[in-house]
Amino acid sequence: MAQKVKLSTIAEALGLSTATVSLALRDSPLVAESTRERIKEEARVSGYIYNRRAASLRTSKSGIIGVCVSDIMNPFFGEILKAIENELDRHRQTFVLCNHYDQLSKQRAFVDTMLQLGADGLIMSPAIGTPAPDIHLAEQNDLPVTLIARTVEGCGVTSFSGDDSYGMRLAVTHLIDKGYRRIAMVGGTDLTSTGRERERGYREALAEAGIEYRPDWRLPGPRSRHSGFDAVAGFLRLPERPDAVACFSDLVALGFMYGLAREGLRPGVDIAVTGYDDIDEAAIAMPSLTTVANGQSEVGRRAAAALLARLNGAPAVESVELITPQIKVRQSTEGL
Amino acid sequence: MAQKVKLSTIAEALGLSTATVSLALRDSPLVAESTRERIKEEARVSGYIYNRRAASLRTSKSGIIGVCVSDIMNPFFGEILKAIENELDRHRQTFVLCNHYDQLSKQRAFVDTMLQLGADGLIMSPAIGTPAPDIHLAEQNDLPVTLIARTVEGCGVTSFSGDDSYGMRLAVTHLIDKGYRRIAMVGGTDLTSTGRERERGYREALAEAGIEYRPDWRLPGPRSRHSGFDAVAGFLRLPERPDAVACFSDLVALGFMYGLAREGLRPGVDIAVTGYDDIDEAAIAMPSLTTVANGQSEVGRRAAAALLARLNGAPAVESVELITPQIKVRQSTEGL
DNA sequence: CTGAAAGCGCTTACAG
DNA sequence: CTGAAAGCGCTTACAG
Repeated sequence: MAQKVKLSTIAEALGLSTATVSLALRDSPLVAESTRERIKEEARVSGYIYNRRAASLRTSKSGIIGVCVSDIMNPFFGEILKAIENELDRHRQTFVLCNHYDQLSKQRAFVDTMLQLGADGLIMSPAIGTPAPDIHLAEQNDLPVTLIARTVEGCGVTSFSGDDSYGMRLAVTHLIDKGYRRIAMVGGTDLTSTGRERERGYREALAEAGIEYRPDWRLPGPRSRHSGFDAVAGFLRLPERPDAVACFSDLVALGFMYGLAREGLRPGVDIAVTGYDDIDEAAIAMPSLTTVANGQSEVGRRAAAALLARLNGAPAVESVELITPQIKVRQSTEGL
Repeated sequence: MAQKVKLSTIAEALGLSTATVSLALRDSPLVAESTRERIKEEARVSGYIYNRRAASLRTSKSGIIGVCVSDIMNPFFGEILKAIENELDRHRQTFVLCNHYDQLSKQRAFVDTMLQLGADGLIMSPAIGTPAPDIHLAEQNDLPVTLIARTVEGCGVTSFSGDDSYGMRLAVTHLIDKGYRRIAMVGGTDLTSTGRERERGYREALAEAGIEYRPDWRLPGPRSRHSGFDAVAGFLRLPERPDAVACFSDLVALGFMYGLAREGLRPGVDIAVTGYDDIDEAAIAMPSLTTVANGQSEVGRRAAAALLARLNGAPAVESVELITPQIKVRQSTEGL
């Protein structure tokens, strides 16, 4: 690279001012058509690169949106992220992704970085234990926040998520309708709103059907494929064995089904299994997995749209927007 | 927010200059211990937020590293990304993630954004069809590039990837050792170096064993779980059916095994299957999947380290660093 | 050990 | 329709 090309390089080459060049490159109608074309051509041939830091320093808009979730590898977030990406792409916002792995320190480091870079907004699925002031900090520094999948009490902003208790009630009620009465629930933690809501749905469905809740059939914890697989050992050690399992998520359910198969039990035949999320794999798994589609892409789309509205001046509102989930019945509950 | 706190706000409050405050906050030994402490305390209580755009404009270092791969949802990249994240975290670099979905336009938009933001470096798995000049453009504008998983001829930079032809040779040779002679290969495309190399390994292993390569048993294309599942249909229509399948990746293999099971065929018993990548799921799948561990975390770690070396002045070198893969024998090839 | 001043590369009123 | 000038918030020689 010879010499860095900047606005003034172009201005000098053309005998114009940097003001005119700046306006022309951003298609201002103030600049004469012919001037604009000469400028754009010169920018092109000289290999000019727009310096966003300089512009952003001046305008205090950066065109950056931060997105932070516990783990982007989780297909559940994958679909949400794709929807967000779509929505933001259309508004020419750059989006910066980050995992917090449910570590508050990682999440804080990320929010800090976004603040320092002057990001325009933040979409996040708050890490376990996120206190409301963490979100106020961002908001008070002109960084509007929208929450997804989980919410934080007193955060003062909008969160978008599936109606988890209703969704889990759908799954468990489906099992009951199928004739199952001995229904366990595997996975999830009451440290997250998602975990609490899904467990609530499980209990409500049982209560509605007049089935007693058995604490020993509630196996909390697993939230990944691997831990779902591992949970089978504990399940098989139960003194009285359930004949159906409502899993916290599809990943847990898929891992759990692998684990059952490993022990010679046929998921969907010997033990009914339901998942939650309706990830792509659910439909092709063997057996295919009965699950709850919780509208991830709607969550992502609406969260992004809400954030964009905030950027355009809409006020912050604390509310929880629930997307209504739907059950997908497949082979894994065909048993009885 | 009352008023934005900046260096000068702190300087005024303390009766110091911005120069001193700037130095103190960055722990310069030039500033007296006691002064530094007063400054840091004032920064803390006033809620000062460091403006990286301004600093970066001045220093032309941004602390940002861009990372771009075809799809972060692919567990293959997931492990690489985790290794990169680890390495970069230790050097306090912010990393910005992006999918290009093998679309050149998306990749270009990302590289452009990184250039505009003054990113310090770029790690990417080049999209199909990436021409060398795309990489030269970045390099010529002070944006050092390191490639992962795939390479581009004439790019002038280092790429890190598994030794794909060797790895696939391991898988196919293993099948041959097990007694299989009718071995198909499913998935991958010759549009990527990865696809070409793995196919080469497949052919070489057959040749070594004196087994003729049959074009109709080479079913290219699938690179995802879903397309692996779909490939079973074509496989079952083959006039002569192979008894073993070497898949392009674990995802393809897992989808393919689901597909076989759906058709009443037992993977690992009726049809042997191998994968590639040794993703987490391979070990717990049912049957567990024989696969090739291609050292993703080493790829990620070394690619990040190489890029950091470039940031510290190391020159660009065109080379392909191959990480030696290892075979993991599991149930899916236990058949005969 | 601390300060005054210039400058990074833009954009934005304001003039003309 | 175009230009001169100020300023965004830092850092970096340079002085003292």
